[in-house]
Amino acid sequence: MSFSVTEENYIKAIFHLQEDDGTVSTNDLAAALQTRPASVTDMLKKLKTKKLLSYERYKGVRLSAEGKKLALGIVRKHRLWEYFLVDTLQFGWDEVHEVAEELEHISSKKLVEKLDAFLGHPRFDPHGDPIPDSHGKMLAQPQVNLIDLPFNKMAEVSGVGSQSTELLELLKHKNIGIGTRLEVKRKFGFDHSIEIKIRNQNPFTISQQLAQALFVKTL
Amino acid sequence: MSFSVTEENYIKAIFHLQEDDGTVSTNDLAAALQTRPASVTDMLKKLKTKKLLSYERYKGVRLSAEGKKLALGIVRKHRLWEYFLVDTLQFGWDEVHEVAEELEHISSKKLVEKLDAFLGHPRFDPHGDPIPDSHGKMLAQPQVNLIDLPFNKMAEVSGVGSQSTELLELLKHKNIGIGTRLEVKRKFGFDHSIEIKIRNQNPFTISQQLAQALFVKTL
DNA sequence: TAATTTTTTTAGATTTGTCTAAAAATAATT
DNA sequence: AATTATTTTTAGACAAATCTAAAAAAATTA
Repeated sequence: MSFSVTEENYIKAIFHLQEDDGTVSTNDLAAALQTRPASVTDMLKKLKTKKLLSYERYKGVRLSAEGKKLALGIVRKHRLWEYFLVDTLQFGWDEVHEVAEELEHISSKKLVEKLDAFLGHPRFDPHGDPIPDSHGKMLAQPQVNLIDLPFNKMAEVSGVGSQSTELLELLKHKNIGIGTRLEVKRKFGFDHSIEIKIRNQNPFTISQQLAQALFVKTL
Repeated sequence: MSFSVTEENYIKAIFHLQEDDGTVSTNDLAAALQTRPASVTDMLKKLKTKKLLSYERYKGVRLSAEGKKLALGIVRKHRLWEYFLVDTLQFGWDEVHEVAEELEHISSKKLVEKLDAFLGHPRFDPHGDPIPDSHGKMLAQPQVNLIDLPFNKMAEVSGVGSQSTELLELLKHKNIGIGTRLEVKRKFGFDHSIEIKIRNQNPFTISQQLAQALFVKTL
C-alpha cells in the first residue's frame, strides 16, 4: 500500500508527538501540522480505516504497529537524506531540514537502501538523531556536545568534559547540573557564545569554553 | 512562483512533445500523461493564466519563454538525478527513470546546484541525453553506441566504427546505412545480440559485434 | 461541397484535503 | 454540582485535479 505526502506527514507528526506509547491530541496535531483541528479529525478517520492508527473520538490517537513502521521508514529517509546533504553535498547542518522534508517522501525502497550503503550505513544524522535501520531499529541517542545542539531542541545535560573544580564552580553558579533541561536559543558568531534557556528562567548566555565542556542528550 | 507536481508534469510533457516550436495537440498530451482530453483542456486554461504557455481553443498549445525555462529546469533535475543514481549509487541505467520522475520535483535550487557540482557538471545523462546547464543551455546530442541505446527510443544511424568492406557488406545486406531510423526492442543476454526495428520492416536481430560498430543519435 | 469522422471543448459530477461556523463532549473552575 | 471554558467533532462549503457524457469545432472523405 502507498500513501499520499499528506498522509505520511500526519503519521510522522503523530510519531514525533507520541512519546513511547502515549496518546496525541487533535489540537497538538493541528498545531504541529499548521492546520485546523477539524481537518485533523477528518484525516484521523481516514487513517483509521487504513489501519495506521487507533482512534476513538474525543480520546486522542495512537499509532498502530503498522503506523509506527511507516513512521520509522519516513524518519529513516529523512535522516539519511540529511546525512547525505551535509556529508556528501556540503550543506550546512542548519539548512537541510526543509529539503529533507521533501526528499523523505520519495518512495523507492531501492533508493533508500542504495543511499544507505553509499553513505556507509550511518547511525546518526548531522543533528545527532539516530537513523532507524531497514528494520526500524535505532540506537539510543548518544551524547552531543552542547555546541552542536540545534536551536529549540530540548535536551538534558548528561555529562561534563572535565572534572576541574573551576568548571564545577561555574556550573554551580549558573545552576546547571546533570539532568538540567535546556534548549539553545541563539548562537553568536563573534565569540561563539550561545544563549540557552532553562525552564522557568530567563535566557542567558554561556561562553564557548563552557558550552564545549557540556554534553547533552536530546529528548 | 511555484508549481504543483501535476502542473510541472504537463509542462514537461509539452516540452518533450513540442519539437522546436511546433504545436502540441490535446489528444497527444492526454495520451502522454495517461489522462483524458477533457482534463487536459482544463489544465491548459489554468497554465495559460499562469503565462507558461500560449493556447487558443482548438488551436493546440505551445510553451512560452517562461514555460520553456521551467521545462528545462525540470529536465535538468531529472537528468542530473539519473546521472547520480547510475554513477554514484550504482543503479542500472534501465531502472532509474521512475525514481528520477519523483526526484525531479524536489524544489530546492541549492540542492540542484550542489548536486551538479558534486557530480562534476556532467553534460550527458546515462541515456546519452544532454543535461541543460543552470541557464537552460544544453549541448547537441552526441553519438551513442547502438549497444547502449535504450529500448523503444527512436534513433538515427550516424556513424560506423570501422570502414572495413566486410562491415559495409553486412550493412548493405541488412539494409542499414547512415540516416536509417531504428529502435531497440530486445536485448539477449546469452550472446548480447539485440533485436531492432526499422520502420515498415519486421524486427530482426543483429550480433553484438555489429551493434558495437554502429553509432546512433537519438531523435 | 456535403456528409462523416475525429478532435476538442463544455457542463456537471467526484475525490482529496482543506476550511468556517456551530454543536457536542470533556475538562476546569467556582 | 453547576457553570464556564476548552477541546473535539459534525455539517456544509471550497479548490484542485480528475472524470463521463454530450455538444461544438475542425478535419477528412465521398
